[in-house]
Amino acid sequence: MDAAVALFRSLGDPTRLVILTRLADGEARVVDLTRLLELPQSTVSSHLACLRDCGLVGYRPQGRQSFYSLTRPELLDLLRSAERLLAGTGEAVALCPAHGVSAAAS
Amino acid sequence: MDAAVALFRSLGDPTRLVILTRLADGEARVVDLTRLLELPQSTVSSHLACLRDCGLVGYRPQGRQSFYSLTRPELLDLLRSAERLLAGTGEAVALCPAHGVSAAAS
DNA sequence: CGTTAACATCGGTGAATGTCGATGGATGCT
DNA sequence: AGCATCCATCGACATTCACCGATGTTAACG
Repeated sequence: MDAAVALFRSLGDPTRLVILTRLADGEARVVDLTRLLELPQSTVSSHLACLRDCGLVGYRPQGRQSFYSLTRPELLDLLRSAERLLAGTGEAVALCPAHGVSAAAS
Repeated sequence: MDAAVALFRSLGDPTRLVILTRLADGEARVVDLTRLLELPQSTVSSHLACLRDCGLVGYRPQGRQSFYSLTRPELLDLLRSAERLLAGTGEAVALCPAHGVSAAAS
């Protein structure tokens, strides 16, 4: 149960979610993710450390670069289940006023 | 994508997760959840408002009480997927130092 | 009609957490 | 050797968010 909370909490961040979906397509280096996310490298590394501690991703150091990849194929099933659920609710819905309202400054 | 973040964020709270698993077994009133969680009623109502806004639960007012229930059967599939994933990682794993360490003072 | 019970909402408070810049280490290239 | 690139970690800052008490509303009961 505590583990489930930690899992969902890890998934409940836009940066980490993008990282995971990217990794679902294959290995990636930190630099690749940095360019994809357009975020400072320290931020990306921080999130990768979180995902690593959670056991969701692993990395294979090669030279001075690290190739990250998913360790749990089941994660894809989980994401698919989430997609199915959201398809039901409709995209407009699943935004608590508490959660989605704040950063909307785009 | 934003919707997925909001969804996982809603699930990434112990109180809400307990509420949802309880509701998976059938309707429940606020008072029932309050007793189950041993939390003030205002806290429980707050979480229910969040879940309601997210479209995950609905409620059926009857008299002065409200019966809450799940609106999305797909949620059960999602939780099952999470369980399968966690069975793979082992319970010891999915605790980021950032997340699990803090509240350990039981 | 007064009282009790169930519920939602509203500020305030404190902790948790994402972001960032700076630093340091290790590797590869010229 | 010297330098540039890739990466992990640390400390500080600002925001977010869960918790709580108090208040007001509605409904059941005497």
